[in-house]
Amino acid sequence: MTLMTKPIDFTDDYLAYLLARSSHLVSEQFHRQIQAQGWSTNYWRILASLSDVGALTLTQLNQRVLFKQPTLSKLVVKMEAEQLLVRHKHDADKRSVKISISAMGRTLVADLLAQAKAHEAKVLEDYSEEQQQLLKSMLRGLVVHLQE
Amino acid sequence: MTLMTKPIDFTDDYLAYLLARSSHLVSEQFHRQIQAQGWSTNYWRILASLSDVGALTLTQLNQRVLFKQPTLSKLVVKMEAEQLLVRHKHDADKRSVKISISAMGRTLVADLLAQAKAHEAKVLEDYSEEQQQLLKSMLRGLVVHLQE
DNA sequence: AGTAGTTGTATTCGTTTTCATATAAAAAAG
DNA sequence: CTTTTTTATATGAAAACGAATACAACTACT
Repeated sequence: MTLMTKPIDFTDDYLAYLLARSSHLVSEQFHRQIQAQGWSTNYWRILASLSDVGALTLTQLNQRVLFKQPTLSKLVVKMEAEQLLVRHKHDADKRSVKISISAMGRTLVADLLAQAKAHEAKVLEDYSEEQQQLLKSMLRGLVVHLQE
Repeated sequence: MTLMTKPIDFTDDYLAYLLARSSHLVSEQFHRQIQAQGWSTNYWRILASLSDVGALTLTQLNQRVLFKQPTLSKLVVKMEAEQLLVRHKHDADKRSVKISISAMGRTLVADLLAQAKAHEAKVLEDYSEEQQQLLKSMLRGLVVHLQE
């Protein structure tokens, strides 16, 4: 199992495409797995993002889930009705809405997180621990770099 | 400029998220740039994919652009009407449609390709040549690995 | 304070996307 | 050869999306 390969044509040497393609390939199977259980991938992204933290404003959450603002705005209202999360007024700024995961949401996401980890382990099973860490580390570096 | 970073929470150590996030960040500016010129990112992806090769069937093209089949099917009809590409019957298999870029499409994509390269250079300007190659090489390896 | 500009979220409405399915052709099975 | 199954693309109805905008609250000036 080698990490090294050579480019062939434009797309093979174009970072944006390599990222889009690998992202797509990594996520696609897992998304099908989630959908087979009746959950949308948007729900998964939102809940996973909320599971890490206390409470986020809509804008903050949106920076994590990478949707368009109107999309998230609607989803979050829907998910509150389904008791997967809670929307509360932000005391300091009356415009903004703070969002936090609910108990029910936490139960669901715990299950999905376990599945996600299992899926990732399978995806990376042929990579050594060092290779896995190098890959992830480089991507984290890229993200940090691009956010300034 | 270092490539190495440490994970903090789940998403920071989850490959699918790191890929989605970095992909999003890398593409977002460039997509805005394209849209400012009146072109959709879908057109860009399709034309860039076709520019590399002679002719592809719809299915083959779809594997590159990562859309859903009905989406590409409709886009391609529209783009043929706009003379950006040509759809021809595949002789060997009468079900399939071969798609190739037109002269007008080639003119447009040449311009966009140049912009894409310039944008990528800017994104990676703080990385050494070795780091750039390592990053791309690892992503190519991942893509190959995931496609079996 | 009063005004102008900015920011955070919601909503509307036209467009795009997609699920499900249809159709037609090729391949496999019988 | 039929018949069945699989594969390639198209299409239509329904859902999702997103650009533009509205609105309300905050910030910065004067």
